[in-house]
Amino acid sequence: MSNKVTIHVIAKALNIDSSTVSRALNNSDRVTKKTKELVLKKAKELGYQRNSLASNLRKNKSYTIGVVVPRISRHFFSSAISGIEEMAYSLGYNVIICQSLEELSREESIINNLISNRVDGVLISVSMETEDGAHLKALKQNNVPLVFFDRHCNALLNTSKVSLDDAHAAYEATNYLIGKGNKRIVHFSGPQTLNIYRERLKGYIKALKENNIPFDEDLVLSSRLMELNGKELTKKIIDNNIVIDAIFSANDLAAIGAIKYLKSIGKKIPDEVSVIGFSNEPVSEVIEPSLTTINQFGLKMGKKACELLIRIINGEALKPHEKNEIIKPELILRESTL
Amino acid sequence: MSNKVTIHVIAKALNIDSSTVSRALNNSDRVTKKTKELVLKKAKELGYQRNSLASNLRKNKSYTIGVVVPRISRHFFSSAISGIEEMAYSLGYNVIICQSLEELSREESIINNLISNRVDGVLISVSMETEDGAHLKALKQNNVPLVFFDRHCNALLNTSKVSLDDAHAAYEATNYLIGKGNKRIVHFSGPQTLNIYRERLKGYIKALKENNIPFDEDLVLSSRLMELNGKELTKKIIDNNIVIDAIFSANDLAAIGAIKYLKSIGKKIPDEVSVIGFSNEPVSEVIEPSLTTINQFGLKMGKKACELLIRIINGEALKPHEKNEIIKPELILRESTL
DNA sequence: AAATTAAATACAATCGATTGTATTTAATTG
DNA sequence: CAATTAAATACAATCGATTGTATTTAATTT
Repeated sequence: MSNKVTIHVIAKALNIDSSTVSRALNNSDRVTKKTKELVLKKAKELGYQRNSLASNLRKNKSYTIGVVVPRISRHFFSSAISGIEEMAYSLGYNVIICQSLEELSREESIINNLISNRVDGVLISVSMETEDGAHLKALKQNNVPLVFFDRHCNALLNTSKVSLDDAHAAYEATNYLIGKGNKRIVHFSGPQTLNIYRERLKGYIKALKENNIPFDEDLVLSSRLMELNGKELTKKIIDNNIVIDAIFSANDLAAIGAIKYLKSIGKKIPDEVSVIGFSNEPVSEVIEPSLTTINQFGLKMGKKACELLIRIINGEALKPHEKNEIIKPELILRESTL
Repeated sequence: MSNKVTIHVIAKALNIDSSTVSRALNNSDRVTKKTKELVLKKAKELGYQRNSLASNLRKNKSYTIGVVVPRISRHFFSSAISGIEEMAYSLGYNVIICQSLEELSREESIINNLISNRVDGVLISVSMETEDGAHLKALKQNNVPLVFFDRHCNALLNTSKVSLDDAHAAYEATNYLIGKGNKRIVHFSGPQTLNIYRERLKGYIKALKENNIPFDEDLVLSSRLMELNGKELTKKIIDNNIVIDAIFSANDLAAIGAIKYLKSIGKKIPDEVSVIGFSNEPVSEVIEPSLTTINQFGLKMGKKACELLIRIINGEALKPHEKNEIIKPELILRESTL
């Protein structure tokens, strides 16, 4: 309370006007060099810290972007965030990180909060519960630019997005399994409301078709893709005596659950069952056998998404092909499919 | 630009004063129920979103706390953040998450930015480069309450903190190794500027002393504790023919580097070398052999730290013992020491 | 040195919401 | 029904910084 150092305090101390102080602090060329030095010196001396609330309110610009992800503990998201931060800071922007924890209600309140805080734009990878994205329309209404990355929202068609070529990734993975002689391939999928899981399923089906392997819908199992889901689904398959020779999971966690369960009942990986995951989480490299998986290039996606967003913020009109950026995935071969 | 819906717009639409609109939106009892309903309806109709910048500026309160951690991708930190968010949201606060990436310069600019944005308080676990914490004094100067968790800053003595009983954790771990018959125990330590690494070293030494095992300073190796450090340090030990029978690493990452290297040269774990890590990262459970490690209870630490901070924000004067909250660690026994 | 121009600074409105005080309206009481 | 009190609303200042316009001061030109 005692030391509320504002530009007015500095102004009074130097016997000049606060507008001059403001301009001096902003290095305006309407202020003489000498005055600038005086102001800067006094500001430092008094421990002045600009009040961004006031500044942003007046300028109607916060140089801040909001980032919403399901959870920061996922390697893909934390690396995407690193990419976002890198790009943002290099362009003079700050980043607010928020996690929805896969809950729609949290996502909604986060969005409202970001609007209230007048962020200049939002990057989002939606939760598993998100469907129509009504809450995202509030962003449009408030002229807050939005860019999706990884997980989209189908309802908002004209919104820019950066995505992985999920279908291709899944196609490659499945194809690879088939090439190794597997024919009864289980696919662990996620909520079909999310583009990424639909696309991965598509790629899986395409690969089967091209290789004349009949599609068996009993082999596609949807869940929230937690480790426990992977375990339980695998147990169910085994308990029901369903014959399988491979698992392609839409994420690493569920794949790891599967591996752990298979090992626990003495099934040999990859001899009896091959496994492929998705995302290249750090554990995928450490587990034994190490897990074949797909690199989503989170850093690159984050950077790209942030770059697009800031271009939109700056009033640039993106060309149609730029509004739909697609990152090429990479299949990382490891022991679980050798 | 078109739809700048402020309280004044609502006021004009209803032919009442903006102060009444403000009070209605804040559910003040100075406004009649009927007017409140009218205002709420109109606000919804026009898509009004409160401008927090203006509100916070006026109220000089943001209901936001800043959280600074080295990196969100570490399990301990992401779970601490979860705890912080849980507590914060339950008390009506928002959270801004920032990562220093272990760089002092980033930490400094983050702190300044948080002050500028007038957060009500800050929770921090400092970077490996942080020493005197001069940049944190700016928080004091600006009356922004601060609470440390996990990694402190020695210079700021009177600041509240929540920490693990690191010395005890290390003591227990080392003692356990000794109990298993190990006598030549390497300790991977981190920068000695950080309390956590000093404490862990202390606990290690204490255990040795109590068991009459001579302390050999050549067995204490400091690094940044990345996986690569663990690998290289282990290689160096082996290459120099230094006799060891166990490694106690101040984090899991370096321990995993050690395990990987030991396995690569055919050393049996734990038969030839036992290994203990620190933090209970998810990979520690998955690696083979699974890694004995220490649970830091990130969620609990985060919750506690946030609770303390908000109590300070609310003007409560903490009792001396509350200013130094200590969480009890837990040794998790796994295969790497069996 | 007077006149013109340019540079530096001061003045004042503004961003949007909040809040103490003043005023109007409605309710209560004798 | 007038007088008093209470309830509801309006007025106006404020938070701290920014910025267009006006004014002062300094520099340049003749």
